[in-house]
Parts: sequence; C-alpha cells; structure tokens
Amino acid sequence: MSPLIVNKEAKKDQILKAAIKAFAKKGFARTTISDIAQEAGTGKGTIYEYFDSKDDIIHYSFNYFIKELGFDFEEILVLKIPAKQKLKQIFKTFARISDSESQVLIELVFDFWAEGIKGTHTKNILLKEMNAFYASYRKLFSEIFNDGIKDGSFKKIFHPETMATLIIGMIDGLLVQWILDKKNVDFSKSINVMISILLKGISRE
Amino acid sequence: MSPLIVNKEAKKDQILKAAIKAFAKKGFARTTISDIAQEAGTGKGTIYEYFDSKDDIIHYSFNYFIKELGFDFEEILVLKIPAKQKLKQIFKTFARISDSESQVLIELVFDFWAEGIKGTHTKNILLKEMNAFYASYRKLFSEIFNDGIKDGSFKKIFHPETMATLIIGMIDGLLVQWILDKKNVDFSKSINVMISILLKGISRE
Amino acid sequence: MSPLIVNKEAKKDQILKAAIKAFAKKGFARTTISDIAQEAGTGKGTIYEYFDSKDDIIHYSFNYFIKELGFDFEEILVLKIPAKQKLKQIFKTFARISDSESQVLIELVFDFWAEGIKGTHTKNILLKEMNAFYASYRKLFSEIFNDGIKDGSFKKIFHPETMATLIIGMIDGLLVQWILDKKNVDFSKSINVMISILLKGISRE
Amino acid sequence: MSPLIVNKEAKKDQILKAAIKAFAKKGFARTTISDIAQEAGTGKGTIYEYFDSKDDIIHYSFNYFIKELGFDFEEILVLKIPAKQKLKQIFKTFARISDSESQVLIELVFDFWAEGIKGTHTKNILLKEMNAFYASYRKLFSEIFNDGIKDGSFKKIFHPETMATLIIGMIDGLLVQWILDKKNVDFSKSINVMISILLKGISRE
DNA sequence: AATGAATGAGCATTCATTCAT
DNA sequence: TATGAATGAATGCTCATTCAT
Repeated sequence: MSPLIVNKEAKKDQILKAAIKAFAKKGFARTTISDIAQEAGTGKGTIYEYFDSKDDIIHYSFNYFIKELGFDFEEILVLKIPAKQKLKQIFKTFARISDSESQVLIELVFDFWAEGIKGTHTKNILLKEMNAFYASYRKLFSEIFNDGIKDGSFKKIFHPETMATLIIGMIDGLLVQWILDKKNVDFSKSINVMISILLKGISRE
Repeated sequence: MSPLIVNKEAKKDQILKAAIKAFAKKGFARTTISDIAQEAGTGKGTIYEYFDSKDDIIHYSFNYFIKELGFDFEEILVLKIPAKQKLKQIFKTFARISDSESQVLIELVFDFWAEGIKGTHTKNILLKEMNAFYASYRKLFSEIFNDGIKDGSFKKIFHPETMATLIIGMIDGLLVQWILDKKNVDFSKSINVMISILLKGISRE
Repeated sequence: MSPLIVNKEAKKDQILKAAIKAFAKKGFARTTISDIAQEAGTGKGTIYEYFDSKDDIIHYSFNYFIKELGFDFEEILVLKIPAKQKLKQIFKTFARISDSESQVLIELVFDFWAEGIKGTHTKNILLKEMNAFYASYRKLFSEIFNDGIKDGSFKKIFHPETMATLIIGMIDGLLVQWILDKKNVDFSKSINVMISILLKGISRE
Repeated sequence: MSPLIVNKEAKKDQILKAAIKAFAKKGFARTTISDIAQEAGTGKGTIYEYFDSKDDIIHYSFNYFIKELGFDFEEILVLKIPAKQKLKQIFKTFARISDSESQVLIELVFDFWAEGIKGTHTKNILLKEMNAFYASYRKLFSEIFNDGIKDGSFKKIFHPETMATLIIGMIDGLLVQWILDKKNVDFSKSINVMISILLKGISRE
C-alpha cells in the first residue's frame, strides 16, 4: 500500500513538455487543455494539479523556452578572450538552433510575441518577462561592444546599445524568416554572413 | 422606391479598420466579433454583411497591412539610380514606419506570423500569402544586390539571396524589438545604423 | 409619372407561390425569408408588405395547399349518383395527385403536420385549421357512407365515421409512402387497389 | 484514485429520452439544446459529452423510435401459423400503440418525415434509414401475402408488394389522423375495422 | 410601394475549470 | 493523487424583422 512515489517536479516537467509540443502544433489559442492532457498521457484534471491555469502553462513555457534554448551566455561573457572572439562564440550557438530538438520550441516564438504584447491583465507578466529577457540580452551584447571599443578592436562610432538591439533584431528576424519558409531560408548560412559583415563593419582596421 | 444607398466598399473598409484596431488591442484569438462591431459602431450582424467570417476579416487585414504599409518598392526598383541609392531610399521608407498611423497596423505582425504558421486548413491561405509576400520581398533586395555587384559598386563575395534574407530579417527583427519595448528601442536610429554597417560591409572600397 | 399599377392580390399570390416552392425544397424551418424573396424575385422587405411574418406565410400556404389540391368535393357530394359512384369519382381525383404540378405542394404535407401539432401559441391556428379541414373531410366521406347504407348498397356493419377516418387515413398514408419513396411506390395503382378492396369489403353482396 | 464513475450508456439513454420528450413538445427545429438539457436536468455542455451534435441526437431518436415502438415483427414472421393469423397478430401490436408511453414517441413521426426528406447533406442518413425501414417493412407484409396466396387462403388477384404498401400506408395514415385529432379519432377501433375489411377483401371465400 | 442595409435576439457549439470519487 | 464527468460562460454566426430612403 505504499504510495506510488512520483517526483512532482519531474511530472510537472513532463506535462510542460507535452504542452509545448501541443502549442507548437496549433498555437496557444487553438490548443486545448484536452490536447495537452492527451499529449501528456494524463487526465485533464491532472493538469490542474500541476498548473493553475492555461495561462500559467504558457508562462512556464516561456521560461522553459529561454532556458532550454541556452540563451545564457554568462559563461562566455566572463571568458578571458577578445570581444571579437566572444561574438563569434555566441553566434556559433545560434547556428546550432536550426538543427537539434530546439525546433519545436522555436515554433513558439510567434505565440509568445503575440500573446506577450496583447494578453489581458494576468499576462502582462509575460510581457514583463519578455522585456526583462531582451533587456538582459541587449546588455550582454552592449557589454561586449563596450569591451571591444575599450580595447581598441572595435570602432567607437556606433552606440553600443543600438548595436546590441541591431544584433538581436537580426537574429530574431532571421528566425522569423526561417520559421516561415524553412525550405528557402538557410539559417546557419545567413547567420554566418551576418557576423562577417558585422565584424567587417565594426572592426577597426 | 429606392433602398438605402450605402457605399459598400467604403463601409467594408471602415469595418476592416475597426477590426484591425481591435485586433491590435487583443490579438486575433481574443478579439470577438462583438469587439469589432463595437469598435466599428455597428451591430454584430452588420459585420457579416461585409465579411464571410472572422477568418475572412483576418485575411483581408493582411492584405490591407501589406498595402497600407507601402511595402511596394516597385517604383524604387525601376529608378535609374545606383543600387546603393536604392537601398538608402528603401530604408528611408522603413524609418517612417515608426511614426504615424502605421503603428496600429504594426502591432498585427505577431498575430499574422502566429496565425499564419499554425492556422487550420482554411487559413493556410494566409501562410501562402505571407510566403509569397516574403519571397517577392527577397527578390526585390536580391535584384538590387545583383545590380550593385554587376555595376561594381558591391563586392561579389556575398550570395545576393542570402543577403536579401539577412536584410529583411534585420528589418523584421528590429520591428520585433521595437514593438516589444518601444521605450528602450529606437527603431529609426537602429535602421540607420544598420544601413551604415551594411553598406560599409558590402561596398567595394 | 403614373405609378406602376399592380394587382396587390396577384403579387401576394406570386410571393406565396414562390414561398411554397422554397418550402418544398428545404422545409419550413430551413427556408429563410431571403430564400423566398429570391425565389419571388423581390426584395426581402417586400415580403413584409404582403405578409405579417414567416408564420403568416406558412398559414397562407396551408390554405393555398387545400384549395389548390382541389380537395373540395362539394360538387361531387350533391351529384345525383349512387354512393359507390361518388366514391369512385373522388378517388379518381386523388389518382391525379401524383402527376401534375401538385407535386411541389404535396411535399409540404409533412411540414404542415409537423408544424401544425407543435407550433407555438400563434400557430395553433394552423392546428385548428387542419383539424377543421380533416373534420369536414371526414364528414364528406361519412355522408357518402350513410347514403350508401340508406339506399342499401353498403352494409351497415361499419360505423360510417370510423370508415371515413379509415379512408382518409389510407390516402394520407399512401401519400406518405409515395413521397418518401417515389421510385418504389406507385401511388395511383395503390389507390386503385385500395378502392377495389374497400368496395368489396363494404358493398352488400 | 478513481474518477467519477458513470454508466455512460445509461446516461446517454436518459438524455435521449429527455430529448425525445422535448422534440415531441416543440418539434426538431424549435427545440434547442437548452431545452433538452433542461428536460434532462443537466447542463448544456453535458449534452455534448454524449452526442456529437443536435443532428446526432435526431438520428439516435429515430433508431430509438423504431426499436421502442417494437416494429420488429421478425418473431411473428417465423411463427408456424396461417398468414391470416400473422396479420391479426401484427395488427394487435399496432392497436397497442395508442395506449401507454409510446405516445410521446409517436408525436415525432411528422418531424422524422419532414426532416427526413428535406434535411441537408448530413441528414440524408435519416432519409436512407427511413427508406430502409419502410422497405423492410413492406417486405414483411408482402411475404405474408405471398404465403397466404401460396397456401390458398388469400386470393391472388392483388400484387403483394402493392398490398403491402397499402397496409403500411393505412397504418401511417391512421396514425396521422389520430395524432392530429385524438379526441375525434379512435385509433384502435379504426385499425380493427381496417383489418376486418382487409381480410374480407383478400380472403378467398 | 419597394428595397436591402442594419440589427440583435437567439442558437449550436467549445472549452477552461471544478469537483466528487 | 488522479481523473474525467459536469458545467456554463462565452463565441461565431444566422435570420426574422425593421426602417430610412
């Protein structure tokens, strides 16, 4: 009669993954709790044992999304290598997005964006989190640019913050292009071209 | 003897604008026909006098979106000016996006993207149209690059198609950044920086 | 500038005929005022110039139905011919139902029956009228039977009222069979068989 | 650990009965899902746990109608009794229709007929089923007539198929008369008169 | 008189959420 | 803890009816 021991965290994770899979197929709005339950192989009611609401699941999905895609370049940031090398290192990570299992996750960006800026009262959390994410993201790049300018490898003609925005924008933009038309868009190649041009544009000499 | 005379086209347009306004506020999924009717100042039933369904309205919104944002650079394309000038000209158009009344419209991009790739059978029309739009868009830029390469003003080291994807991606990406965080992102400025770097990167000498 | 002179009655009739045609196609419930207007070649609003409501049209349809199918055997009733001849004469009329233009009309019986016994407050008029019609109908037959019994040509073993019900029931029933499955049911033939059996059953000697 | 246990079949049946009751009161078209839910004592949503759509309910109603009214005379058909006895036996069943709980069910015939021949694409299932039912019904009677003719108890002057149509028509017709005007029509008595006349008409000597 | 644009009450249906077991 | 039956608020859409012209 010993109760089945389940790792609550593990099950929550399992449901979350199922939810993401379901979201990727039909988008937030069209995905029902039933869909998620089915994908997770549980009952509908069970979902609510682990999440407060559908919005809650969306919210968790975003955090999972960020973490899982490995957008944490802290380690790179503290490396003792030239700014230019850091940039190259970071871009290498992105190039990897197009292969692997990240694909399902990637499909969610649009939904996050759409949901993020629109959602009702509750969901402004999403918007805040997204803004926080992008802000930290921008900071990451701007620090690198600042370093580069300081050590003389980058020209100081460009405002580092603006440059950061630009870089991130380019990455997101390529993502969009690629998701919309995978057949005709080569993500990795485009990223590489981008870094080349970029470095050429900002490198001193 | 004569019935109430209404300019059907004008009213359809008016409703469409109201719909777009409503969509911009809450997104496609959360916007109800009632919302649209209220925004348009008509009864619910009236909406259906002008559109077949909610999907139909979304569909029309996309076409309006494209046309209204003036993404038709055909005129520029045929101008007898150097490729470099053409690029600058085009980018000027984008810089204008951030001001004026385009703002409401811009908010819809996320929804189009999200709806486009997920939608059910019927809505794949949207996806097709979006793909068609982006394809023609890419063609536009790649032609300019080809011209530039031909007349010797651009280096021929980059694949024009990839470059086009890159440019469009950058624009879209900046758009995203800006929509998400208008306070901290300066769209026009970023666009200008972008063109500078870009031209530096691809111009011969 | 002399106004177009229209015979109001004629136009009402024209609309009524169009309505019946429409009803025959889709049934009362599924037929819209638009359908009727289209069939009549008029505007929707015009319908209301001649009829108070959809229910009103149904109501008029019933009266038209009765009159048009020629269920007025008064003339036969007063003829100076034997009861048996009268019966035959009447049945001949029914045999004619299956050819001619009555067909459209006939399709409506089910709707009248269904609407008649169910309808809301307003429509109990229909039920009353239908009952009145059937009552007079029964009276017609029972008078003939009474005559036949009186003059000795019919056996007096059967209650004339019951016999009348039976006859009418048979006719209606055949109608049902025939409408439902015209390919496999021969209305005229069945009617003829019926009268044969009937006469054999009730005729004295 | 175990979820709420419900006898799904039983509940579906209960809802079906409630639906039939509701249909009997207002007819298919005027009966709303709300009406059915109210009659069943459940919430609106619950109905859809057991049936796919309103059409689905109508469809099930027909099958229930056929089964419940005991229109399955197979057992009688195989009895080793004379054809004449079989007919009497069958007619006894009909006489029973007018009493008991069948009454609610009976009220639906008109709706089935009306819906059957008009319905849209989906509902032609109803028409097919009705035709199938009547066809098997006709076959039942024609077999009895054939038997009677073979064993010499019936005259062979009448085409068995036509006779069958006639009988069924008479029954349906009486039903109509009775439903429309229960006060003035005695169903059982009429049926009895009918069988008398019929037998007299077709029996040899 | 004729019309059809406008409308909102009303309907079938969906789905997030609750809760008894 | 797990479940799925139950539910009603909410939604897209239809259509009889009204009414300005």
